[in-house]
Amino acid sequence: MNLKELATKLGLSPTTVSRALNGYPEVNEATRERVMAAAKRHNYRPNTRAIRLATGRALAIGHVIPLATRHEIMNPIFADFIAGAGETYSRNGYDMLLSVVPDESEEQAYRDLKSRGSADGVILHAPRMNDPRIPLMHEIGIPFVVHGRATDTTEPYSWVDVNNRRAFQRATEFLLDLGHMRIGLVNGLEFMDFAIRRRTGYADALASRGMALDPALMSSDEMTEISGFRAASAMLDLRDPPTAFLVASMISGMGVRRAIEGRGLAMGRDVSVIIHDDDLSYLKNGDAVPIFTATRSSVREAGRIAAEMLLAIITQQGEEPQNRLLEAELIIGQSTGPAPRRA
Amino acid sequence: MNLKELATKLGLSPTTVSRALNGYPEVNEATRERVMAAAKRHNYRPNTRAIRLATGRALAIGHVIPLATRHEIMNPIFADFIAGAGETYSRNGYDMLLSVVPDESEEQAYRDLKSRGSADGVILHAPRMNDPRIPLMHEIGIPFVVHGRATDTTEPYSWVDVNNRRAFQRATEFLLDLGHMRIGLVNGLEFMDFAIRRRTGYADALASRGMALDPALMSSDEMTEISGFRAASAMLDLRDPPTAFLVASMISGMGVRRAIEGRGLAMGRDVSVIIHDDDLSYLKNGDAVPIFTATRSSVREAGRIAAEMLLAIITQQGEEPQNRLLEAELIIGQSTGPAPRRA
DNA sequence: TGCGCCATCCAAAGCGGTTTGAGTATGATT
DNA sequence: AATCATACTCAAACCGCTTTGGATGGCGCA
Repeated sequence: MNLKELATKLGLSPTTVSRALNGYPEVNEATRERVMAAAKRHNYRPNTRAIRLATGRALAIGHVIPLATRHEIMNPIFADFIAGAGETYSRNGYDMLLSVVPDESEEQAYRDLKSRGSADGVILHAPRMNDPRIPLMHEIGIPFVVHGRATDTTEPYSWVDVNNRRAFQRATEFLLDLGHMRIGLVNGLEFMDFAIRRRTGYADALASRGMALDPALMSSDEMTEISGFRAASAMLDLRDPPTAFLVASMISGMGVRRAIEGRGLAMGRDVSVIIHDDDLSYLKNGDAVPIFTATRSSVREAGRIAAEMLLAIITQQGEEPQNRLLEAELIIGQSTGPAPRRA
Repeated sequence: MNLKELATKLGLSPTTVSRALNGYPEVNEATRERVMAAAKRHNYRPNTRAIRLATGRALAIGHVIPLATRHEIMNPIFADFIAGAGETYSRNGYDMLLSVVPDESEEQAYRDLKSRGSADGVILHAPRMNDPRIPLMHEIGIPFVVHGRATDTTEPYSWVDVNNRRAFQRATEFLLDLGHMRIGLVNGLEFMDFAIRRRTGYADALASRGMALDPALMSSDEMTEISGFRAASAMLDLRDPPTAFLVASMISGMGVRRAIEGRGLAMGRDVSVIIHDDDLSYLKNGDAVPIFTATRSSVREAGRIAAEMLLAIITQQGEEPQNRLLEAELIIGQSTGPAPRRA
């Protein structure tokens, strides 16, 4: 059932039917209702392909996912971000287009999205320091929003980010207030922007108390259980081990906990742990009482916000870049407590 | 730069240019090369919207993701499946369309995909027993492949699945051979097809050794860390606790480990654990030596296979349903050992 | 020389909508 | 009664590509 057929059935022209359905004013209300009813009755859905061609809009938002043979950093949070963004797209009649491409064709993937006209805008994931994709988007001339920020990028752009620096600064201060003097940082890979900011927050907090950074207490790696375990193990084996850890993710936090408990220590009593919790739907940090004390910020919510921002930019374009800095909550769980007395 | 412009520049008709680029035989080789060169030089990409309208094909595969307010079961494996499938789509010039919709509009989402012509086929995720979506797809008349199977569905359909029953049967037998007499099952939600099959495999193995099922040793819940912890804790607190666990996922396995180690027991010595490992890229089960003994089957690979199968069905349609049963490997790690001697 | 065939190329008709530019009643204005 | 907005409605162009159904010209063959 297409427009023409429907029009014939109604004894109207396609023009009028189209206008009636799309809410144009120059059509009699009685006619409009007749058309609407017929459309519903015959279960008419306009062909998206035709709409797209006629209007020149793609009605779709692109997400390019590099296959990331080396690091799969973004993966765990990706599903939740997508859920939030996708929800918003659906509500607004947009499709979500995912391009999974080999690392080396990432740039071409973005160019194609634009030149083949298959997306009206894109969302950039997992920005790195001075990320080349930002100038690329400007060059290509496609609306975009970054989930995160890119330190050192000078040109303006729209973004949605968590205040990673402040989150880790507050967490560090919280541990310091509990009397912890040696705090280990189990960070993500520090070419990722969020990891840089978290380390800065950690460093700032220590500096403001006049404490020096100890490189032995700072690690940076992928956020897997194993690497959390390794990093924490190494630090706990130091002559002067940390009494607390600041950990970049729930999953590495599990590795840290394993390292702690494997040494017969109790998390929350002998060693305190604070993680960053992306509030992933399938990786809940406990229920009533959180397992881990955490800086929490919902990545799904970030997805919603980023999608809304992008759709706004696309529809009323010509605006200046927007941005939104989300504050993480500091949630107290069972994994923190006062620093143990010196042995 | 569109076809017409390119044709004008070349002094050819759009017809010829189109044919040259699409490899039709009725064009002079010299001309073809000239066209190809010009296309490359001017960086010409055909407009996908126009191709779709003209050919009547969507060149896209749909994945409908219900928002799943209640259970987020599919989420953790989703990212990896998508990566595998998406990779295949890209290689074949197809787009991946994700529709994130509220649970109650799931059916409508599939219907729209078809009637609005935005997808040539769909992949069904996380099938349940007697899943209503399978008859729905037949009714709608859209090519589809199921990732998993739906017990009790009689009509034929195409699927890619892991041999869950055999995997858990083998794992159970392996534990029995190690002398374990009481084996706890920490299963996923048993309205999910894979969970049903796993329980069957577990039950079959016990039955073939003439052992009775003990309901107290069988749990079924979402596959989260917490519920793994809860299920294992409850069983370990029994008067006659299990000496081994069969666990549905890596994540619940972490909860099981926490329950074991929290009781001062050692995993692999006092209590053995076998998990099912989806081989997720961000949740590696150790590296050289796996942490957990596991039945392993790559969900990313399943994504690739399902995508290939679907594309094949779409291009040479009229075929009878295809299917592919993947066998899980049984990987020996550090979490299993002989049953401890009776206290 | 004349004819048919083949290799090339092209004009034009879609695909299914949207949108521009008119056309036609209708009722109000003068 | 003539004029003119106003309210509706429609024919046709268009979006950018594919594809059908010829055209054209060169060549082999009788």
